[in-house]
Amino acid sequence: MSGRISDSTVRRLSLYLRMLRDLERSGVDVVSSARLAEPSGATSAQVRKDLSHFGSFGKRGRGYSVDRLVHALEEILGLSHSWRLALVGVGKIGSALLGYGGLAARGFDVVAAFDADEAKIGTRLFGLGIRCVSELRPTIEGMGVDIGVVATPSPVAADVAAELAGAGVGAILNFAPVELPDIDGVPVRTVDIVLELEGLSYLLSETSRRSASGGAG
Amino acid sequence: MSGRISDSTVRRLSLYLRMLRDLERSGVDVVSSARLAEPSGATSAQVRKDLSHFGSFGKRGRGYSVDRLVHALEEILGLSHSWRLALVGVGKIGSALLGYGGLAARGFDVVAAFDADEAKIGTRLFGLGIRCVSELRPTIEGMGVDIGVVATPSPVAADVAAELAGAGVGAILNFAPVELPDIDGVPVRTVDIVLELEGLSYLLSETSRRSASGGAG
DNA sequence: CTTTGCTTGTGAAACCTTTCACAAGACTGG
DNA sequence: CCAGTCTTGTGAAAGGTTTCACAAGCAAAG
Repeated sequence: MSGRISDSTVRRLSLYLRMLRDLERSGVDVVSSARLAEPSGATSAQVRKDLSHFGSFGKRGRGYSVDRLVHALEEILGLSHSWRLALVGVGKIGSALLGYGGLAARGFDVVAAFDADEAKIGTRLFGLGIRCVSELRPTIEGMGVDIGVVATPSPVAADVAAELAGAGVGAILNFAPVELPDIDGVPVRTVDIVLELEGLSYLLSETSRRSASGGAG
Repeated sequence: MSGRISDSTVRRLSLYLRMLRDLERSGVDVVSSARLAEPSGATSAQVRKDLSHFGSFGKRGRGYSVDRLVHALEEILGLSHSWRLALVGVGKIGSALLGYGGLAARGFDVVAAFDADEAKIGTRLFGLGIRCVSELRPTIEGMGVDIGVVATPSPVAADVAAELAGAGVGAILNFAPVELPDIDGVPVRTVDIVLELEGLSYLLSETSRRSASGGAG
């Protein structure tokens, strides 16, 4: 058991946990792999295989104890305590994030926010003071930030990410539409809306190509 | 050549196109697969394999003509014309999207915006009038919308998606943290920030588990 | 206690994606 | 025209993920 766990598996674990919490709220005690699989579009075998990487959580003939599995997944995913986030770039996306209460509710606390715009520095947004990016490193080192969030314009995103990595954050979430390299072993996840839209654009064109019959050339 | 193209391939095609446009702007005429691969972290073989699904675009010994490949990829990805988007939910994320000029610049035009909040309906935001969700279906059918964007609270996301699919949109981009089923063959892409953060949380916990040496559980 | 029905955990098989490695071809310089 | 250098396009191999299929085990009913 355990080894290198794929991104897709971790992703699904999050989805299972989400469903389990719903079930918990509904007062359900026990759930089968088949039922757990439903919302994520996975199969029951996949649920069992995913979980088997971390141990044995179910009872044959019965299923999984909701409470117990919630607890186990929280432990596995590192969600049994909260994480400290630093936000760089308080533009449209950055402030949308700050204002989204869902993050704090799920254990992701934004504890510092930075921007390069003189007009924003010193003001408060959703209860958080905006600091100058030049203070980034010392502030983050002093606060023990776990995750850096890059919500800057593309051209400076790579520099900001490097600075965050240098300041000791353990991971980076990037909203700029540029591919950032893993710096110093600090993992980066990029949320790229344009990429998603272009993916949909491909699918849309494909269906029209398909229906227009395959013209040669 | 051509068949079922994987999501990861399409994703990389977008990244190649991005780099090609940069090169075009810098006045570069020809590029090798190795150079194209760099920013996306792919290998040169992967670039060539990805492209080979759609045809033969390079010259042996030379590389790819930047102009020609930009054109080909735009065609493949369906980016040679623009797409019409309808936005449902003008909260924090919705308005951040509306205000983000990058979308229109890349051929994704938001042509209608809807909300359920009486206070917002009838107002204008970034030049677009906000309509009531009850008008969603007729408006979308009349306008020929290609892509529906769901930026509503989670509980109503599935209903909104179904309505969009029923109104004839060809694809859906979902920002609500719920997994939406493909309705009626309409493809859905979900941008789920919480999922991304939980993925990073897993990686963070894993490294600390790893460094804390594997205690036998 | 035994039978019946159900669900897990897991090797093996199937499937899909990525990497390797090299022949085929294109351009350069002499 | 020919030799040399470079890079593509692509079968084959390797590597990874998902699905299959079934023994092992638990609970409930009789």
